[in-house]
Amino acid sequence: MESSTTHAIVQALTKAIVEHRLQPGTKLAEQKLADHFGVSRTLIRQALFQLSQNQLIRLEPARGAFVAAPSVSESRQVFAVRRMLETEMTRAFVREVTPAKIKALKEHISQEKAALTQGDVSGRTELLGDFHVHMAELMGNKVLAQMLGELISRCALITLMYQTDSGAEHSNDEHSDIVAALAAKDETLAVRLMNEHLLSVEQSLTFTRKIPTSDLAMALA
Amino acid sequence: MESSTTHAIVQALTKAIVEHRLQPGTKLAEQKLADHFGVSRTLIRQALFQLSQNQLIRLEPARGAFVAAPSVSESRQVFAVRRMLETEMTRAFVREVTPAKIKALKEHISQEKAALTQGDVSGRTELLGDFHVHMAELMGNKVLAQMLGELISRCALITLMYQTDSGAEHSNDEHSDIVAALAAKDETLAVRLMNEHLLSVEQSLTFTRKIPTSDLAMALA
DNA sequence: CCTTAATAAATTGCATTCACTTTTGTATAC
DNA sequence: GTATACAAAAGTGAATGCAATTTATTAAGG
Repeated sequence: MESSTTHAIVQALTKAIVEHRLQPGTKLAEQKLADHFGVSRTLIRQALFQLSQNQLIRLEPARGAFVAAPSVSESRQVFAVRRMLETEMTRAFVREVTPAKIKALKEHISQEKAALTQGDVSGRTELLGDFHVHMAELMGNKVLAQMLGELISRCALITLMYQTDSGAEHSNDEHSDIVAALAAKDETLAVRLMNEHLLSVEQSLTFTRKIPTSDLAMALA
Repeated sequence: MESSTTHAIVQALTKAIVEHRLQPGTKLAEQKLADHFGVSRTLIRQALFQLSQNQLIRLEPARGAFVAAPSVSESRQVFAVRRMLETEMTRAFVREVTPAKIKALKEHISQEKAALTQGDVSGRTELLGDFHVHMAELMGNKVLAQMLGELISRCALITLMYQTDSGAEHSNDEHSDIVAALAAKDETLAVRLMNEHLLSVEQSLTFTRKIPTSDLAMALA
């Protein structure tokens, strides 16, 4: 089961949503997607179902699929969970840090920097998120990595919904600081920096509805 | 989308798996399930797909669906993530604890106790897990609650795979201790107790393959 | 001109069907 | 007697078809 075709469709739609090419609230009609991808509705439905599990789209009974538009409260919850997971992940990381792992993270950070200087907007968000997933992977915990990956996809959607001024270089610098603390095996500092980093990302969001909301109820509230 | 029929099938299968009525490795043939539930394979496939996302079953391409048999390493990873999430959840809980929340948890614990004295084996595992989900719900974080719920379903499967002597009353006592610490707003103690509780559950598992493994390769290794 | 009712088009939910893969059973060659 | 090749059976992967619901369009009434 789980054909690679379905997976490809999920990837394509995920990318489109996370890159904001499909705006929150957009309706995803099955037949149109089927035509676009050259497959039957069956595969589209599988893909949509999977995306709904990842909270990137919302399925309304008999109405169809819509790109998710996370509420402010939901966004805060997602970030709260990220802070919980990642502070402890950082703590654990320090305990089993190795030069190789530090090297891998540093290489990732230079990739980020490259994307930043090139103004690669689409790859930027992805790489900044991947830093965190990469940490999880380096710990050898696949369960953690997958879970964090899903959270971070949601965050990418949230970020692009509520973020005005990206502050991407800011994030890149903070990643550097975190890795320095990890290398120094300073658990307290690393944890504090990670926490502050996530708080800073969250607080860089303007939760003051300037969103071109496609949700009517919210637009008129 | 997402019919209630599919949801009912998912619930039924989840219950059967978590209660060990369907043993790990059991093949779940689509047509047989379709006949049993009186629906077409379409709905069965949706349900199986969802269960695979929850890691309760494993889908092998062109071979079918099998009840998951989490490896020892995967089990440890699941527990590691739980500890990460739940230690921080406990920390946050103490900060915003109220008498009403303590009351709700205490009531839950008495339910557990009732199930224990009645020897309600099937409800026992569920209630012991629900304690943790209930904590998340009381914090008003739905994202956390759902995520923890999925982790705990996996734990239920793991527990029933590797657990010889349940030590269920033990868990119940530890829940009591945790709530006492929460009520006293003793953050350090509550976090320590939660950590020790999860470690104790994990260590009560006998990861020394006495499992009636339905995986031939492993059985003959 | 705006609101409301009726009708038509489009879309989803689910079952059915066909193609293809895997598995199992049987016969033949060594 | 064992192993290999082949054929039948079972099962999954994906497309299509049909019923039911929703959305869009048109017509009538105020």
